[in-house]
Amino acid sequence: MQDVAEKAGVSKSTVSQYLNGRFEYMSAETKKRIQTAIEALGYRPNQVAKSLKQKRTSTIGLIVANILHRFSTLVCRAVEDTCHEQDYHAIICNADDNPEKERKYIDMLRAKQVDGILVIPTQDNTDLYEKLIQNGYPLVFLDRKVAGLSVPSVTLNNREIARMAAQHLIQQGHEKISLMTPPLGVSSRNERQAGFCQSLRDHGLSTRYVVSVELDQIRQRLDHMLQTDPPTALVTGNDRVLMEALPYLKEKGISIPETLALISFDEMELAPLMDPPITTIEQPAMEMGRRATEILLRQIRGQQADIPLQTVFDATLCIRQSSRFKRGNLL
Amino acid sequence: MQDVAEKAGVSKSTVSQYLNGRFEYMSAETKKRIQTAIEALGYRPNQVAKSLKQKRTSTIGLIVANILHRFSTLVCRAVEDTCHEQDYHAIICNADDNPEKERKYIDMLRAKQVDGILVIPTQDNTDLYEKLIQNGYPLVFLDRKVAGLSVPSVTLNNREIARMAAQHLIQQGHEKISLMTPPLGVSSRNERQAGFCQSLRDHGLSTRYVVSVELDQIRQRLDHMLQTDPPTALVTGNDRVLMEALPYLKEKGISIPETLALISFDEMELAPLMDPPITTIEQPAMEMGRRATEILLRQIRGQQADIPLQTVFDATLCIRQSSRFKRGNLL
DNA sequence: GTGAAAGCGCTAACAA
DNA sequence: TTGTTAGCGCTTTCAC
Repeated sequence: MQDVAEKAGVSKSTVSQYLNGRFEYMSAETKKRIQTAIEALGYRPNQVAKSLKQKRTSTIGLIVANILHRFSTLVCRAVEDTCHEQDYHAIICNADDNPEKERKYIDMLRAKQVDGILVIPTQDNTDLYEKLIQNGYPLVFLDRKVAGLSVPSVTLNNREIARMAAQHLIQQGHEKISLMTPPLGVSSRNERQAGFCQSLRDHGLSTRYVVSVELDQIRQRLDHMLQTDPPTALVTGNDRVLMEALPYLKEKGISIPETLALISFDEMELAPLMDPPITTIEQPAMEMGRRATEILLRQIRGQQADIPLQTVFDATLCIRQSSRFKRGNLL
Repeated sequence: MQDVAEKAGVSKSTVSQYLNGRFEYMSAETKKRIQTAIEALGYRPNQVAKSLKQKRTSTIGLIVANILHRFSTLVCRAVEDTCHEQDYHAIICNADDNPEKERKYIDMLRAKQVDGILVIPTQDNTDLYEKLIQNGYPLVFLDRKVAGLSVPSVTLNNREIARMAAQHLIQQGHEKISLMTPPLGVSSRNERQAGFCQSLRDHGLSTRYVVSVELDQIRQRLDHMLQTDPPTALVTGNDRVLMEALPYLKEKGISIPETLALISFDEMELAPLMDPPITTIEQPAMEMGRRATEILLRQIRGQQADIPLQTVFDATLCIRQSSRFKRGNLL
């Protein structure tokens, strides 16, 4: 920068003005000279120095559970797009639902002075989140809330959509309905399970098929269930569960939906193309990612006024003829 | 840091030593005092300042075409994992195969002083890449090469795998074989097409079904082709093409593989579960992402010695009974 | 073993 | 309109 200044015959501060577009008090003459000098020297401003001085990095951190989940992939894309539009960048981290890893990432992101953090939170770092809030650190939760914390969060109408899924199956005559989710503890899964069970109980049905299982246990749990006390309908809690269940069901030659009706949370691109097509509960992941980013950026800019504490999106039950009484013209 | 130093009764530089683990010449006494002071004050080092001083940010840039492509998703995860292991971070950018956007991203990343860039390159920023190389800027290409540039690149055996796919179909008796790829211009697609055509010609077959089409034209192109001069086999060039073709084929009631045998590049999670299962060409995306990151980090650390210019991975043809003469026991 | 001092590249009062 | 100056928070010789 000094070099540019000398070459243009002005001072560093004038160059700085130029770079920051403060041309108001600058003669066209100087402007041109600086311009020329910059090009001649191939000068490139150093954003790190700028960040140090200004105490903002134009970077946010995004912590997802695992980018390989379709939901997270969509979120990442939406967040990145939104950041790009506003000249921000996103550092993406996979915490794998591991509180330790999440904590480490948050520490690293803070050390890097990111302007804010967007996170699909685990539920075991409440103290850490609390400290962030106390420090006035911009923070937004996505997909999940954390009990007792007032952090702006963007979530889904989990209870209602789970209830709708259950009702859909009940209306079709199912009475033994299973919901398989990954281990509980995170709000979205808890809510889904609660809504689902509520609906079952409202109809006097048993909730004994509602289970939470680690991914690697899905197959054996399914196996056990189908051997001993088979449900007639299954709702998988996310795309990973589906990807475990489906190969198993196929192997065993269990026909869908005749033997087992199937509904899955999360968009799976090929789901509608399968035979039979799988009914899915689609989440507006990209809209959620975008909105969450907008809220975070607002927080960063101190526009405290228009920051909603809760933003709830609606999931959609995409019925695709996958439940047993829907074949033919019974509908 | 000053505060910590005062509280511990030492100087800033001693604190710095402490933070960087240079305990060799430090009394256990001072060490403990600094430790206590840090905790008491809740001091957190500022990585931006450190970066400014040291001229490295422990951050790399990753530019993919579109993270929504399965290949890119896998790459992102692998890159992030590898970075995390080495205390690096990745800023992820979607250039959408748009040279302008790519250029803008590269500029921004450089301004942010990222230590290196990993990119799935478009083919129209050769001058920019050249400048980076001249400046000794660590750069690695993934999935594609750029003509005339000697940049370490991690690619696939595109020619061979395309040839294998063609041969597989030919062996099954197909003579009218189509390859549909997105527009050419990027090395991987070019190579695939070249290998494919080569194989067709070697067997005296026509290459008139080998086409490059924009994604939004796929359906109509397929429609046209199937109406006028239908091939008996189709190879889709990536997951996006497949996702265009499949709904169309399903709509039209074209039976796979009886009427049209189908092979697709790129892993699609549900492909093996479809009925009939789709034969795919699987790329070791995560291994490629990991290797590319390792090469980039080596470059960053100046270990010029062990940087291979070309790293070629093998794709695998996963045959899944999707081609017509394979039903029953003809195989 | 520890401290003083210079400086990384930039911005932002305030002066001129 | 432009220049001077004082840092931002850290590392790193080199003295002591």
